[in-house]
This record gives sequence, C-alpha cells and structure tokens, in this order.
Amino acid sequence: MEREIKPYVLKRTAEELAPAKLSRDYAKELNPQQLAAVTAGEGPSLVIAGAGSGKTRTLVYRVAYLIDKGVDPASILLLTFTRKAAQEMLHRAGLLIGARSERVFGGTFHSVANLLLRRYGRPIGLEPGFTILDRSDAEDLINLLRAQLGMNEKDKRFPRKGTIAEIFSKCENTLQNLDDVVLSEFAHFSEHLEALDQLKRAYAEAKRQRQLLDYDDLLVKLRELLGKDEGASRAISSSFRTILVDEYQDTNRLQADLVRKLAATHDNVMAVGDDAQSIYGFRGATFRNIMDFPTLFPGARIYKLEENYRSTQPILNLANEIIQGAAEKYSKHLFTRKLDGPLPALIQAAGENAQSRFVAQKILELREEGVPLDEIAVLFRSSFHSFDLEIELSRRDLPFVKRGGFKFIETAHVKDLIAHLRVLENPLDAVSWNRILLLVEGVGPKKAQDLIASFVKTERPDREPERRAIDVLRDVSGRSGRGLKDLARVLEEAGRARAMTPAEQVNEVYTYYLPILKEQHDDYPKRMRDLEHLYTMAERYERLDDFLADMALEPPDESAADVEAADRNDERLVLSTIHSAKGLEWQCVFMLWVVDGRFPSAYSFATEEELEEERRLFYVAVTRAKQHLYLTYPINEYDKATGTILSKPSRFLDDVSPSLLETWGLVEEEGSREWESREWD
DNA sequence: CTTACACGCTTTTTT
DNA sequence: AGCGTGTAAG
Repeated sequence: MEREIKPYVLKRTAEELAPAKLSRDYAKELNPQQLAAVTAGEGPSLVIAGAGSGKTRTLVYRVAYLIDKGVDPASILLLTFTRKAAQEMLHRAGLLIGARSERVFGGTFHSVANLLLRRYGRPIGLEPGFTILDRSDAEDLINLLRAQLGMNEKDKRFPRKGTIAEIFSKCENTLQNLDDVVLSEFAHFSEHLEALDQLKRAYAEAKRQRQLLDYDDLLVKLRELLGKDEGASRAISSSFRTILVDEYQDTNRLQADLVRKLAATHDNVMAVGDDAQSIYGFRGATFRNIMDFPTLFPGARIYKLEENYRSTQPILNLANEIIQGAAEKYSKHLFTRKLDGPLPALIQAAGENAQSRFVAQKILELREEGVPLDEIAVLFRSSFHSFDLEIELSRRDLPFVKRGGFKFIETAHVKDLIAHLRVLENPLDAVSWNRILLLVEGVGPKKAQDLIASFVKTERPDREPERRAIDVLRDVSGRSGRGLKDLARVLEEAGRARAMTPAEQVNEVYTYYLPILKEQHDDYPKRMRDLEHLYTMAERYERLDDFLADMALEPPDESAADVEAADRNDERLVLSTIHSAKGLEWQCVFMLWVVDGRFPSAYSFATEEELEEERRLFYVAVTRAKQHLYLTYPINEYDKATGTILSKPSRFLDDVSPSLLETWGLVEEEGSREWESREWD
C-alpha cells in the first residue's frame, strides 16, 4: 500500500537568505583594479596582472567572492601551473571564507586531465589503470621503437631520442602536424621526415596498446574525450560552471583549446596572466594565447593590475627598461609606492669562482645585517650554472636548497624502484618491464625484448598478463635464470595481496632491489636514504595508482637530504632556475652569469622569438626582488659550446641607462690564498 | 649472438 | 652524470 508523503518545509537560515551580505569587505581589502577583477560578473574575462601586482591575492579573493555569492565550490575549477600553487591558493581562500573552499577542484591541466580520464576515459579506450610516462620514459619507449624499426643506421645523422621526443611533443602542444614542425624548427632533419612519421605512428600505437600516456597525451586525450563522447563532455563541462586559469601566458594552444571546450556550455572563464612573463615557449606555450583570448572568447572584459606591491622603484625602473625593448606586449604601466631603495648593482668578477666567492661573502654579510637566509635567493638561467657556487656555499657552511634542474624522482635508483611498482599496476607497461629486466644479471636489450614480447601479447590481451609474465620469468634457464626467478618472486609477493599498502609494496621491492643497487653504485648509502624517503612518501597513500600518478605528475623536488634539513627547521638560502622561481619573491636576489652567451643563452641566438623569450626571462628574474638586486657576470670564461670567450654583460643591459645601475669592481685582498687554488679541487 | 664495460662527448628551461 | 659507440669477453 502506498503511503501519502507529507511535505515538510526546511526553512533557510537568515544567513542563507541574504546572499548579498558578503562575509568580507572586499572594497576595503583590495585596490580598485583588483576589486573590479574580483567582482567581475559572469562571462569571459582576462586579467592582465603585472609582476608583483597581487595576482595571486586577486585569484584567492575571486574564489572567496564567488563562494560568498553562493556559487557551489565544487563547480569551480582552478587551473594552475603547479598543484602546490593550487593548494596554496585554496588554503588562503579558506582563511578568508572558511572550509567551503576545500571543495574547489584545483590542480594543473595535467593533473585535472588525469583525474577526468581515469573517471570518464573508457569510451576512448582508456582503462582507469593507465600508466603516465614522464619525459624520460617517453624517450626510452621511442628509443626501443627506433631500434625495432632499424632506424639506428650510423651513416646519416638521425635525431637523438631527446630531440625526437621534443619534436613529437611540439606537434601536440602547438596543434601542428609533423611536417610543419620539422620543416620550420628542425629543418636539418627534414631528410628523415618519412622515418620520423613512421616512428611517430609506431609510438602512438605502442602507447595505445599498452595503456601508456605521456604528458601530452593527458591533454590530447581529454580533448578527444570532450570532442567525441557527448555524455562525458556534457557531464564535465556542466559540472565546472566556473573556470579560473592562472599563468595563462604559459599555456599552449592545446591548453587554450581545452579551456575553450571545457567552458563550451557557459563561457565563465577568467584567465589571469602577464604577457611579459611568458617563459615556456620551448614547450609550446605562446603569449599569443593572451593576445588572442578576446577572439577565442568574444565579449571578454579586460582588467589590468598595475600597482606593484613587491619591489622598490629602482628595481622596477630596471625591469621596465628591460621589457621596454620587447617587440610585442600589452601596454601597462607598473608603479609602486616604495619609492626609495638601493640601486641594483652590476658586478664584474674575474671568473666563475670569483663570482661564487662574491655571492657567498655578500650573503654572509646580509645575514649579519639581519636578513634571514630564506629571504635571499640566487637565480640563474640553467641549472648547472650554480655548480661552482654550491661548492663554495658548502665550504662556508651556508645551508641552501636548490630548485629546478634534476629532480629526486629522476635519479636512476628511484626510477628503478618505481618501475617495479608500475608493472604491478599495469603489466602491459613495456617501458618499465624493459627497465627492470635490464637490471637482472645476464639480461641485455635483446633478452629483455624477447621476454616482453613473449608475455605481453598485445594482439590478444590476456585476462591476467601479470600472472603470465611471472610464469614466463620462472621458466627461464641459463645465466639469467636465477635473477629472473628472484624477480618473479618479488613481483608475486608485492602484487598478490590487495591488502598491501603502497608503502609495504615499496618495502617489498626495496628488499629485492638493494643488492642490485649496491652492485651498481658505489655511493649506495646515499641512494638507500632516497629510497627510504620514497617509502615515507608512499605511506601517505592508500592506493598504488594514486601514488604512481602523483610521482609522475607532481614529482617531489627535494631529496632526502633536503627534507632532513627542512625538518630541523633551518633557514635556508634558495638557489633556483628562473623558471622555478616563477611567482616567488625575496628581499634580496642575486642573478648569476649575467653574461652574453649564458644569459641570453647562446642557444637562443638563432631566432628572434627565442631571444625575446630570454628577455622576458630576464624580466621575471629582476622582478622577483623586493629590496636588493645583484647582477653578477664573470669575464674571461671559455664557453665550450660556442668556442668563444665570454666577457660582455648580457645584451639586455645594453640599452639600460647607466644611472639605473651601480657598477662594482671586485678587488682581491692582499695576501696569499693559494690554499684555495682551484688546481687542487 | 649477447652482454658487459670503457671511452669520449655534450649539458636550457619543465608539466 | 648520462648517452651513444666501440670493443672484448662470454
């Protein structure tokens, strides 16, 4: 018998009934330009935010404002350049309006694509357990295929694996076909166009069969999903009814297209960026995206943030002068109320080591004067530019962290251990199989390929490829038989119990891998600590696939030693590539190697576009400083790459008025310092 | 036919 | 330090 349903009305609280009453006084806490952007209405908008103009603050307040106005936090998508940036912004929004901000969906393009594809990817042939290839994995796979296709003849210079990966990646990120990319940017390899085309197809096919996605695929497949599968597309686009994109100047055409498609049903997009800070052209980003935003989203309103809260006027003067020379930009006039401050200094050093000694000594002085070490940064164009300084700092017991350059996760031993876990998660992962098989004594490239071919039958996917692999490994006799049996045993152990946590699985593999590590590396104690570090990271995860995806998408940039230092809560100086310093600021900034040929890099001399990007990079570096800025350049340094002697300051300083810089000369103290002579290093 | 190893060369920036 | 190449040994 049916029962009658009696309606009972749930009343709204007074607070809910008055959405107009906002929890904060936005007008009071923001400047008029920021306020306009924060309170912008629906529809597309573009915020041009100069360096240090409170861009992050504006985004944070925008999130808070939207939620305050009654927008469901879960319907907001915040796309940032790193996931850390997203987390920090949401944390700060939480301080403004409370825990509601936690439900905002935030992350990088890649991490968001990863999550969406694992959830909705089946219609386009993706299993939720797919594996993400990082750059070097992708290169390894390309190399395997190149060998299989017999493209390693020595007579004609065929591009290296890294170059091939770069070419393929550029095609995807700039939405161009192979011919165009090769002919315009790699013309010297045009004779290999046909082979490259064949290789590209083989690469795509291998990835498809084995459920492997490289970084670009994450974006490409999401785009494909949004285009092909109407159900998923509608579900996704309508669940994110408001989209915020940070660092828009560093998105590429593929990402712009994704934003366009994600916003297809509502057009509620706010993009924030600064064309003058576009520094990722080498991976397909184009500041054109900012220029073209109003075309892509007709009716877009443009907001500008021009008051700089970070730097003193003398530093801004230099920055403005440098960007003045840029060929194309949205005009904006940065100004500050911090009128007074020391002039930036330009310091000539007799050589690299003199430069290092100057920086180290000056940092000690600054510390004496009361500047905390973590308010000081040393920036440089390329990671290896700081090698000499690192030695000098260690010698003087100055603690530092280095950001950018090689990552902890990219070291061989970490990749080795991770590869074992990856075959557990995706037994079709031929790249990881290859890696772990080569570690076994008596197994070389040939044997590894034969084994993989015998247990990964891609034309007829097995129900249990993992089981089958283990059986094959057990059956091998001869030199490698013993090692392969050991491998089979550990994979079975670590793969058997679903109850096992990722940390326990790491530990299982670690026990097996330890003897191999000791055999291969003399410095194994240090590497063992790294692997223990990996164990503690794994402890934070409940699922292996989450752990592996994070390791590929957001690799930790600190090694075990760095983490120990952080735990002691020591203040540390930051050494960083300029790219990794994006969005950050310090009281005091040193720039190393401000010498023509290193900065701009000699590699960029070829095209006007690349030189322009170096100029913007210079601008980014200068605008990181709040108070003090020191530009150093060593002279008489021989540059192997170009076969020239580097002595001239960066060309970007050529047109800078001398009155904007102080020039220092370094003088050696009287007396011998032979004991420090570089001969004995 | 394979694997292991030594030697010389080249090193941007990163999700 | 890592990659590709050449060579000796299994």
